Amino acid sequence: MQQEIYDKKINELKEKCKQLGLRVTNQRIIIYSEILKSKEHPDAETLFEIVRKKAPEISLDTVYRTLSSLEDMNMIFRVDSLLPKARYDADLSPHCHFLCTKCNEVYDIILDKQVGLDIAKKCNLGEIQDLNLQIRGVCNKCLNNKGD
Amino acid sequence: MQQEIYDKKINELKEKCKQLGLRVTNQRIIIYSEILKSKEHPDAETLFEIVRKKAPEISLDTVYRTLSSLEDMNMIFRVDSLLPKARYDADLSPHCHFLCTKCNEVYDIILDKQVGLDIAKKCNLGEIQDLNLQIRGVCNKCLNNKGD
DNA sequence: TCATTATTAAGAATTATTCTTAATAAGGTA
DNA sequence: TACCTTATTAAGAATAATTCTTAATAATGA
Repeated sequence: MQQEIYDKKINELKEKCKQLGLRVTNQRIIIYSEILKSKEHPDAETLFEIVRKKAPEISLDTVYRTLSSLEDMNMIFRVDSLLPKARYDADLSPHCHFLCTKCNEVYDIILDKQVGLDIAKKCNLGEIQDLNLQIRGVCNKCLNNKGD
Repeated sequence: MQQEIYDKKINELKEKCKQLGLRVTNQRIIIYSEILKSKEHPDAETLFEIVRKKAPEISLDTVYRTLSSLEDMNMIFRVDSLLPKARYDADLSPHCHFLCTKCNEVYDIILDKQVGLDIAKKCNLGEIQDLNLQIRGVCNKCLNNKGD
């Protein structure tokens, strides 16, 4: 991720905190920053392991609390992964996830924005907050590793 | 649900069990039958309450175990609900769920089959098992109940 | 009818997540 | 800058959903 974009995002977080009367704490910045940099759709536990290297005093509960507040602030998206742990993504552009049922990997797929909006319009659904097309299957990597 | 379709589905379950060397137990039949009849996308606990009226000796664990095996057999679909509890659907046709973030209701939406397949084809995704477009938002019912 | 073994009930155990409490620190104000 | 208010935190207990363990039961094949 480009430094420029990264800085812009971090500033956006700070601004949103101020607007909402939330405090700009180190924990919030560090946790958000790691989700931002990660391409792995990390879960809370994984994030905790990453984050504690930089801030060893941080607690797992803070990670959970922060994830929840970042989600409320609309700074991150909870990937509905069908796996036991919730996983998060800081990329809010409408996109689609491919979930491999063998290796549990979550792949991003670029989604034509219009696809979802068209459906929403057609169906008279109420107020749309976000769209998430999920495709479950077996990824190419696992298909090729049949001989394991 | 028409009796005819219902019977056909139950037979399909029995057949699949036999094919896979699984036993046709009352518990499996009763649990599947209730998901089949329900339009509520019930979770394990709810299903347990429904099912124990007909089979009081049934255990919650059996419900969980049976849901899991029905999912493996591809007889039911786990709705990825972003809610703390997993919810299930016996309707396997590609469709889409609208999740109300206020009342936690799950609405079915008819999905143009081609929409998902097109995306899958375009993206060279591996082996597709199922598609699920999720839309999160606030349903019309909740929008109208603003004055609560 | 009998033997084999998958499935079950019961409840203990586990895992992800949330809550409780006292301490800490962010941001406003004097 | 120092101080005050109160949101946030760390720590670990508590909770909720799900899974595991064990002995008993029952479905299927011989």
